[in-house]
Amino acid sequence: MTTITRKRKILEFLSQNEEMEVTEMAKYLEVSDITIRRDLIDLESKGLLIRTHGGAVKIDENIAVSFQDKSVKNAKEKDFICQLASKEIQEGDVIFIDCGSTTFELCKYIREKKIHVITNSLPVVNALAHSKVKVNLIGGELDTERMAMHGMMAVEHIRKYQATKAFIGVDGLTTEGLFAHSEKEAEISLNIAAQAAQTYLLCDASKIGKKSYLNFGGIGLLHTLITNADDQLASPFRTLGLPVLNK
Amino acid sequence: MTTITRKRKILEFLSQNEEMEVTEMAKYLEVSDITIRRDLIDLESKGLLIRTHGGAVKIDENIAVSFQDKSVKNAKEKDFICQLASKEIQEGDVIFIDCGSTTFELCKYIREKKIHVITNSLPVVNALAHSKVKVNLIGGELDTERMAMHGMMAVEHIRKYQATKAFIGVDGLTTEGLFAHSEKEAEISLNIAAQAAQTYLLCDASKIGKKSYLNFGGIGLLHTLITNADDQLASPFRTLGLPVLNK
DNA sequence: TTAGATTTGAACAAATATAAACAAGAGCGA
DNA sequence: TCGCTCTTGTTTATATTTGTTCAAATCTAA
Repeated sequence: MTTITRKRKILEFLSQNEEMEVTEMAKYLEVSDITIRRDLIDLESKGLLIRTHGGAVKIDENIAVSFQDKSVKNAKEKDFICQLASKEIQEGDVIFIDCGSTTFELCKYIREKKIHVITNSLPVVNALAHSKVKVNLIGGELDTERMAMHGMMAVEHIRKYQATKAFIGVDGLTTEGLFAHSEKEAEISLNIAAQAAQTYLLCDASKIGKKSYLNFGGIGLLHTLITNADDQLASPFRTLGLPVLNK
Repeated sequence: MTTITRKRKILEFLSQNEEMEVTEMAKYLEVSDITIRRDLIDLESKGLLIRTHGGAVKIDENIAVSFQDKSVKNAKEKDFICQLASKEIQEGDVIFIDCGSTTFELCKYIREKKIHVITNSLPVVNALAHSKVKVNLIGGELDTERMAMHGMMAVEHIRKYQATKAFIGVDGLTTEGLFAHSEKEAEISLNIAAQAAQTYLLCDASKIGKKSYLNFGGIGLLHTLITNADDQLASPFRTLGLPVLNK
């Protein structure tokens, strides 16, 4: 059987079943586990399925959007970044957490810390609601798409707080500065940064070098960049005097 | 079965049921309790459900765990009250909705109205998030028990808004006034009432005649009482000049 | 409130899955 | 045939998942 036929069979199986297991599929197609695994790596890179530990699941539009794409895709990178970030947080800190999928992942690493979190993100509030963290929510208009608070009232509210650290996200980062795809988001991020003693940018490697439509601030805004990017990718920022945490 | 499939099944179950129990789910999915618990920890960290002692509850409509038992109690009465209340709301209104199990029920009757809702209650925000209603959330400290915003900042925030109508709840109501079991709740209710042209009290019959520890205002605060109580129970309030809607 | 039952989290151990590096074999063109 | 690439499988080390045990926390009912 050719490679392509085998991959086709895997996809065919997945179109009729929710999931498949590596070992089962290996037995069925009479090849070794590693071969199936390599097929899955390839098929996943083409966006035709989602790998899991032990197998793969089909892309299901309903769940894929809310669950897979946002939370699990790039999960490793985000996890890594958030673990680094969480080490920067000490007991007693008052921290801002911006809305966004990367910053959201930070929640799971700080649930047990005795700190104060101020955020405009409802998912963050939910994630921290029954933890040891004290939560303050920024008021204002609800942006239902991001489930976050925005607008004039929100900005005004942010300005009343003073935090030790802020954790923000972006859509793109170059040596020219920070990029967002929405003005409202940028406004919140800027104000959060202004009210914190130290501002950390959480940014995975895929966003470095990427420009989005709005450049909303220079990298002078930041105190530290936390990323999974390697030293080579990080060096331009270090050269500009921005400390980079990447290991 | 792979990990992700199992988690999907849990979410699927929760989408069709209000809640789930760890031991039941473990039996059903043929894994140990601790595995389910670990799944729940993960899903909770992603904001997809909320863990409870013994299981989990779904997140979209019933975000507030503490409402679970309350909202079932007297549900019919509350429904009746909220239907009456919803008839008082016209297109273009800007309304305050207080936190509380009774006021929460109001949400389902106003989803299709083109109005503006200002609230300090997260369950209300979630219930209205993807409806025709525009939502403003009051910022401040999170009270995790009620999933509502409280505190100085919240009060300050409320004072910046001006609404046409306010819908508040209480723990007890007598001709002597309104009773709450928490100072913080009372503070919010008072301020909401002060910023609205008209204040409606939603109060089921079981609370009439009941005193709780804090009397936080006279009935002069109110413009209308909406209740399921019969005319006999309502008459003392009518005598004092308070309009009562009960049919 | 207190006592008893249940649920939970932490630490450990075992089973399983994965990645990386290397080796073997097939196919193919010169 | 040789030399090359591509695919596949093996080995080994690492990572992940799962279940067990037990102490602590939490709930419930009197």
